[in-house]
Amino acid sequence: MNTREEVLDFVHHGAERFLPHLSIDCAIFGYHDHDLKTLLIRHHGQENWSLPGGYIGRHETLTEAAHRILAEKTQLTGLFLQQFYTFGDSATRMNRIKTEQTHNTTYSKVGVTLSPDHWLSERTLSIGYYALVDYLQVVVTPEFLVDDYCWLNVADIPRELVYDHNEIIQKALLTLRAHIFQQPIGYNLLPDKFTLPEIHSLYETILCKQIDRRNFRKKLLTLGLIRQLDEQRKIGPHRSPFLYEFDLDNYSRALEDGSILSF
Amino acid sequence: MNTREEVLDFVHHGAERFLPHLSIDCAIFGYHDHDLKTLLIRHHGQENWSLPGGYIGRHETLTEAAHRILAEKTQLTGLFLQQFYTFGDSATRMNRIKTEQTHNTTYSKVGVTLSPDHWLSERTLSIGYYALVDYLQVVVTPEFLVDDYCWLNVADIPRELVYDHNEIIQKALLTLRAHIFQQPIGYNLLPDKFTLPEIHSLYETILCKQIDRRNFRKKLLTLGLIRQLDEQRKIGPHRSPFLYEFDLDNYSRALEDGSILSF
DNA sequence: CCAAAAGTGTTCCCACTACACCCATGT
DNA sequence: ACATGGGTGTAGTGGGAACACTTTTGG
Repeated sequence: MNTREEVLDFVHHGAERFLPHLSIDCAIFGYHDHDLKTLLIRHHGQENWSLPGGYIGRHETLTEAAHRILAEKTQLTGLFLQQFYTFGDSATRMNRIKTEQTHNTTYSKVGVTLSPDHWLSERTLSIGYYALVDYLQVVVTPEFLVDDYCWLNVADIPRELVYDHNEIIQKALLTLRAHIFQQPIGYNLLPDKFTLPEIHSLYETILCKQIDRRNFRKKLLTLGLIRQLDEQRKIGPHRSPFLYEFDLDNYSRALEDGSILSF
Repeated sequence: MNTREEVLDFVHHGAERFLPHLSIDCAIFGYHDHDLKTLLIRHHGQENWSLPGGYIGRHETLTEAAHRILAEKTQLTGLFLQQFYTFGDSATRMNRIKTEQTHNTTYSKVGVTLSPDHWLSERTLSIGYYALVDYLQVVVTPEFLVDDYCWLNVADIPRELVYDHNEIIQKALLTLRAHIFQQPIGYNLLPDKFTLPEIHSLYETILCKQIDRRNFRKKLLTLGLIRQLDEQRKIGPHRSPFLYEFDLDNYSRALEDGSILSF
């Protein structure tokens, strides 16, 4: 929704195209150079940051909706995207705490006031997804109602996101840290060929702890999750690191066998 | 909904009390004596079995709704109940495959034909929960539209449940097996005091594999998850087994430390 | 030659595995 | 006495953790 007209059409006819009472919120994690960041946006007239989100089209599957929403925010397709929980408990989400006011501030940009029985004012449950991207590849193009966006280190996320978005992002992080042992998460955050220090630092960043380099390499190689290549990368005035690539076949086989990483 | 009147009221006025487009489905796992069973129901006029489910009241939280639905089916409260996934992809769930017919067969019991735009005919996403109960304690009281119910061993679940319920139950099982290593699942399926053979058999049943008795005991005691008591239980013409109880404090501490069971 | 980063091997120990015999109880 | 089920200990091993020096490279 990049123009006033699109927004107005959404407000007035969105209920015909989208399912009411349900939304999708995405915790988009971007990794780069020892930092794990999340994409936050701020809607027009709102003080607090939000997770990017959207609604589910009446004729698209849930998975399709999540990918579409992610693509609208990042312009990237085919990303790693994973559902992790559905939120329907918090007081803000129950409309027990009045949030129409802030909501209305946003839509006042297009000269609309939402009545309490407008579909956008109704109680909405949210299905949480998390995505992994290389945030240097992402070109964020804020939509019409979005005043601002930022990539924040997960440690620096403010305590006051809108609604229950703090809860959502905390659960996303926990899920990500649990999944890193069971999914080829690095595959989605690293280039096809990467160096050992790169993947090592990725794991250290996501898990917030130090991992012994030698043991790390040994384990990944022993399990056959990565393959060492003959090439090296030039990195300036230092020794050239070798390149590696993922062995996805082995990865999936290892997962089926129940082999599990741990550090 | 135990009378014709209640059902009629639900059909005609349910949309005022419940959120449309959303339901909850519960995989209710009952354990007893080496068997892991699931509660299935068959709605009036339907050939295939379903998971028990229900809708979310407009003024109750998601968690409250799940507990209420579970209590309606089992008459038990305070059970272990865990959300695990939200389903919105399958063709049946997209209304791409016509299921109104079967749906209508059910409601024909109260003389109602649902139009395609009736709220019960619309596309509905389902939030999956799984629960753990001792099925000997459960008194199933089928509702008005339920013709039949059964406890089936999870290995014997027919391949043709309604909608995507096979998918839901498979995911529930996978989640249960993953959670057994990280949650005091036995706590919800065993009496406060239990014998070692009891908890041992529970784990073997859920994980579908044999576990060495001695190693099993050693691990649970070493991690401090259970405490041996001074009491024994009389079990007829055999040696009296000792009783144990869970040490929930230690359990949560172990989880925070990241200690994890494995067998 | 120096600074910065990457490469690599060994030891130790704990935790998991495998395994079998004795004991208690009621009939 | 016996049938049934419960209780218990040890030895061996494999995988994880800890640990430091050498090599490469460009400036």
